[in-house]
Amino acid sequence: MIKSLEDAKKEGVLENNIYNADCLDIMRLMKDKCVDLVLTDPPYGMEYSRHIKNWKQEKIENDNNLEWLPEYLEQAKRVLKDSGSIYTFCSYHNIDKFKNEIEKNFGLRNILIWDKGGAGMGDLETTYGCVYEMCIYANKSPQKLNGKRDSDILKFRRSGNPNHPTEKPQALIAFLINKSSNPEAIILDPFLGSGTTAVAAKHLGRNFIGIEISEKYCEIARGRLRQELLF
Amino acid sequence: MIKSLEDAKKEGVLENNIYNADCLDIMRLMKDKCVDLVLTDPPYGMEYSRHIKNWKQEKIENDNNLEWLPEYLEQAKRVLKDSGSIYTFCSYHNIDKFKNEIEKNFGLRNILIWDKGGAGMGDLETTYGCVYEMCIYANKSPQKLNGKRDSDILKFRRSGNPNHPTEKPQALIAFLINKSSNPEAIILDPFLGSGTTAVAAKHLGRNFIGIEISEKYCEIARGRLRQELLF
DNA sequence: ACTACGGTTGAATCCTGAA
DNA sequence: GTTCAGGATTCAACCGTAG
Repeated sequence: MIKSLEDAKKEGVLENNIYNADCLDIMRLMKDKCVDLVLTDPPYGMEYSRHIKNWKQEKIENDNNLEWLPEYLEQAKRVLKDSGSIYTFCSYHNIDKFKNEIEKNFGLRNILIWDKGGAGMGDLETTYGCVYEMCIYANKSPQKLNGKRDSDILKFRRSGNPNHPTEKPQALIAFLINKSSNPEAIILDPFLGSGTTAVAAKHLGRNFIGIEISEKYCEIARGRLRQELLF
Repeated sequence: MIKSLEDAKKEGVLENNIYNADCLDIMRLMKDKCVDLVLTDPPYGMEYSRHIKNWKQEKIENDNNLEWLPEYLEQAKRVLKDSGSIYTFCSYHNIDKFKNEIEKNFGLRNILIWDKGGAGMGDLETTYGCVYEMCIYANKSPQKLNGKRDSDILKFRRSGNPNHPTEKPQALIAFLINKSSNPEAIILDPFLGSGTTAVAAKHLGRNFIGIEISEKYCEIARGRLRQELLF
């Protein structure tokens, strides 16, 4: 169900809802240590716009600064259980800022490399083609990872026909959820986008709290949940 | 030939020599804009020690801080030609400090990921196995890369029986030399270690300036050059 | 099972014209 | 001059289909 900031103020922040609001406003209302896993793909702070069909362009909203980052991570620290973990996607452009802020609040365990396969567009002569994105893995104290020992380069093919310009493959999100949570866990995604984290969480028997500032993407996420999970 | 700081003071810093000295002392003696490429694998500032046979450990000397980094990069900027490039290996532990210092002096183009193949040692339960190292590619202005458009994940198998605990595969070093320099170029490696950069440079018709603080590794590098190149 | 070929795409960068 | 918005450009990797 899609809820508003007012709903959250009235009844608290409830599991398995999508909140159409600024994530800081919702996180401030959450209780201490109520979340098992934070897994999100925030705006990278690089003013990305991509061309879509018919040569139109789509901009990522509010991707022009990282002012939200310090309070975001303080709130993430507060709401995360002592046994929890946090995964944060970013690109190499701002890896230093993300790493520094995360290390103020958590112990850094790995910088994972998501190998996307093919390169994107960009400068064809003076730079190497960028085929990866980074994902910072951190927690309050070292936590056992589920399953076999995996390496820190993760190969997953890009989503075909994504609902959001930066949508991550569901298999990648599901992999991380499996590594660092157990069924019944509560997974927070404060930058839900088109809802991949919520869909993957429910598929794996976890619960989610999703926050997304764009009404359009809230509707898309709600639609994906309804379609895939009759939820 | 292995030379000393005194040699460098007397006759200047000459091509195709290994200087057994602190790299800052030698770099201060070099002329402005005399180098086409800086390619090096410096101490990562993480007090690395590896297990060697019989559970003895080998520590990398002077790998306990990054105090040398700011002046090192200022000197690198000074000695590098305007058309030159600089490649600096590092690990994710200090990627932020390396990136920040490099960006004070150069334009950052890529953070390359060297995929080593198998994981090394490390925590087996609470972290992902680390199968990569980073290499920051930067220069004063964008420079055309030679050959086809390659991606920023580089797959090269680790050297078998390395002469130095962090020795990079010669094929990897040769790849980078080919991408960013031409025959006759002068390539500076201020942390030469066992000499891979010097050997690869000579194999590819380039010239090198090698600096290494450890007398033992100077001898190993000299031996490799002599053996492989009758040099 | 394995190559060959055509179609599609990309957290980008460049260039141009307008303000 | 300078910034800004948006249309144009690019090629390696991947996919599906065919031989």
